[in-house]
Amino acid sequence: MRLYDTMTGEKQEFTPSGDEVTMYVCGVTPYAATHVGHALSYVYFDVLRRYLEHRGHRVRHVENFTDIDDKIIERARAEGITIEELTSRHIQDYFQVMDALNVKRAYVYPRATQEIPQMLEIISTLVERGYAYPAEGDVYFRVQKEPDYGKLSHRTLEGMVAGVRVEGGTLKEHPLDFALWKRTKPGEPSWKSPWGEGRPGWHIECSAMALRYLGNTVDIHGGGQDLIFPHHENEIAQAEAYTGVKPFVRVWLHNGLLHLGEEKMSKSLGNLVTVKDALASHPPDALRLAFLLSHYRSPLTYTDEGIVGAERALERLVNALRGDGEGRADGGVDVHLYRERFLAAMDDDLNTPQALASLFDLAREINRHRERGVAVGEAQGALREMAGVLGLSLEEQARPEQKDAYPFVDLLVETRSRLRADRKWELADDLRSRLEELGVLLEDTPSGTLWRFKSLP
RNA sequence: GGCGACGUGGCCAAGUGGUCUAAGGCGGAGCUCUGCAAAAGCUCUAUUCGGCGGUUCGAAUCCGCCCGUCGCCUCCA
Repeated sequence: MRLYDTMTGEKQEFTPSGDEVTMYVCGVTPYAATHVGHALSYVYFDVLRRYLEHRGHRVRHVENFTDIDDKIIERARAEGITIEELTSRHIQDYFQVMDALNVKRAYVYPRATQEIPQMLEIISTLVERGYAYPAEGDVYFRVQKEPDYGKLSHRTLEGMVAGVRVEGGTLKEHPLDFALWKRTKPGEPSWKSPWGEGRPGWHIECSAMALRYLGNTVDIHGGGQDLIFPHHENEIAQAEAYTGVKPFVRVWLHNGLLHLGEEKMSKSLGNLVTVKDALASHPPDALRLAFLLSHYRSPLTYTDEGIVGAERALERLVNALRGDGEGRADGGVDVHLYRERFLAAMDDDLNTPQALASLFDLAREINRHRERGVAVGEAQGALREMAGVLGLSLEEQARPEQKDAYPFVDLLVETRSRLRADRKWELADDLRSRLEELGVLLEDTPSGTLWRFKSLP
């Protein structure tokens, strides 16, 4: 398949270097609730993983938690709790909503605070080799020592110095040098190091974890576009300087950012919608579909209308799977055609909008054939399978509390069927509209009345 | 200021030199089916791709300029 690599700026043929695909995805800094921007990113990488697996690859997928940084310390202090309490709460939230969104779990979720020895080992080596220097308990990476610094984000040191804010009283040799290790401040969590008590800088944990769990060269490394600089640029510098192996990463993948209004959604701007809130009013499949309806590299604006539109679109797919699929064997759907279109789209830099277009066309074809009494079981199976590659369950998703109402709704529907049999249309129609007001949709079909819960507003 | 991305129908969104008078979704209109609805199906809903020039036999797709929006350069998926 072809993937767009941020480093080269073009799509290139991707083949794993070994038996399995190694994939590192930058995880969250767990100091606030998981928001829908995170959801978008992890859904896309989940689809990539599912697709690679669908293509027969094993995927060794690692995702970190950066559970120590300024914001975490700040927030924990503000809330009067320990950083462990804060981060474990948000990590729990993260898993809960990602599970709800049907995002497959990674094989490992290393946490920065548990990888300190690896980081110290890297930092020490960098210092020994002259790639880093200690300064009053801090350790900085010497960007001028790395000639290709800026290769990922396509910047030059000169170009960046122009726009950089020069901090007063800095210990840095160069304004773009970045901290690998920060000396401790009173009241902050810290670890012992050759340079005194301190804690890791922001970028080092990802290099350390990727190298430890995936080796010196990782097939795929991904994250949001906002991580390209400085985070990923710095990861490359550290990792390549430490291992001497280039490239650290074979393909860099970055998803477009989710906007709310005119700006990107972010924790620091505070303009966010949490995944929990989104899932309170929309089914997980709808959220997922809303993301996949746009290409992963494009920015997308989060709107309620957008999700509602996806919800309707989802119903189309779900409805196409109704029935037992049986019928005349002749003149069935040419499933092969749709599979080919799906694969071709996915092979082309994970073009999910186009892949979905083939699924919608397939759904229409299924409905058309089914209406004529032709067997559509195979086509339905294919639709379900391809949707599964996109992580869409296509199940009617009732909430647990709704399940309790099943027998009662069944009873009402049955009663209404009797009224209809007696041609008591007025009563039957009234019952139907009253049920709709309560969130239950009825459909009378030749084979009986179907009902389902309306997804909540 | 530097670097980068983007601007396609009412809305969302693919397409990046000819098969494009432009996929798909949502919305809207009409029809079919239905006791009525719903679902589904059919038909219609951009001769046009921010604007202006240029390259080419041919451009939404390449080049230049302009206008507009966004991102990164500070924490961020």
